[in-house]
Amino acid sequence: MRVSAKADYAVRAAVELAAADEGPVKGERLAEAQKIPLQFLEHILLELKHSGIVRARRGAKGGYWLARPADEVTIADVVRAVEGPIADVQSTPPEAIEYSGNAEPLRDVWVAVRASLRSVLEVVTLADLVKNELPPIVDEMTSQPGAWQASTSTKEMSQG
Amino acid sequence: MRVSAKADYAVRAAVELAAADEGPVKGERLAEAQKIPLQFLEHILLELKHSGIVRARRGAKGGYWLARPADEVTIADVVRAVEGPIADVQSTPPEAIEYSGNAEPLRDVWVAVRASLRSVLEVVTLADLVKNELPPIVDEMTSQPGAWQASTSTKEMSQG
DNA sequence: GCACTCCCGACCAAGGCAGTCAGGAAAGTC
DNA sequence: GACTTTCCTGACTGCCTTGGTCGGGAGTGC
Repeated sequence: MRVSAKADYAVRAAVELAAADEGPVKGERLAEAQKIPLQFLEHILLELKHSGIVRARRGAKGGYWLARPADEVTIADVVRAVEGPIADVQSTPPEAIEYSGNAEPLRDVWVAVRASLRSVLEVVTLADLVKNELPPIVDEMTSQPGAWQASTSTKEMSQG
Repeated sequence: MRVSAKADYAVRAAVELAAADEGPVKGERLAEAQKIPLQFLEHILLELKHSGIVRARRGAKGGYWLARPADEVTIADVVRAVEGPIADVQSTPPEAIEYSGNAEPLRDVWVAVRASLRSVLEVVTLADLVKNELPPIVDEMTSQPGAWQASTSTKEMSQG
């Protein structure tokens, strides 16, 4: 349930590409702009290239650019490119798990968890980030009570 | 963004405890009921005990039971007990990250991601699972288009 | 005192995470 | 065609997590 450094870096680099108006951007510039170790970033950009999110050209005047318009690339696309499936349980997709007995309804919960993740990650595009105009769902979620608190525990309820 | 075996096991064991009517349940019975390696499960139950979710007694007639009523224990509680914070980015809580430049709005996205996870995990209780009556949000999410599909990609859109 | 059950630290193999290093291969420039 | 630039790629590393297993110790009930 954690976002890896790689995924974070990947999104940040992609946003930087989305913000670049024209022409290829060097890996070095991306690394500097977002304070990412260059050599690590190159591996990440390679993965993004392999999954068709960015393109690249070598040599002088070379660099990276988005393969698609920034408003057609979602955060989910970028995260999946470097991390694989968004929400797996025990390394298998939630709908494929077979529970028995009392745990049976649990599968629906994991599916709901994945769907809720997607409802955010598949809606926010790189263009949204560049414009700083996030979709309404983000505002809805971030304005929920406790959304900015580190840990919302139900323990206090019964203990207090 | 994956649910570990430990977290999965923990929830399943907790559900089994919630389903037990009276008296302590042996670790062995929990392990059998949910097909979990006993020795591994014991470690998990110990963690659940340390975070105040279950209680235990040793010896004959010993076993584990829930410290609180099943309708006051959420899945989030159980997952946090064994996995720590629900949604961290680079091992730090999303609201604590400082982005610069174009990536700045990204923080709100991660906060929204966490909030969306919480909106499911903090609402479903062990009692809900035992009764097989999940809160409305779960139905809403699982009935969303593509919720049961392995990967909902926006790539096909532009490629097709 | 004896069986039962939880408690808990030590250990282990495999793999992931977050990089670094070294070199090769295309693309442009002169 | 040499030379620089920049991406491309595999190999390697150190550390940590995951998913367990093993063995013994300690409290509980009869």
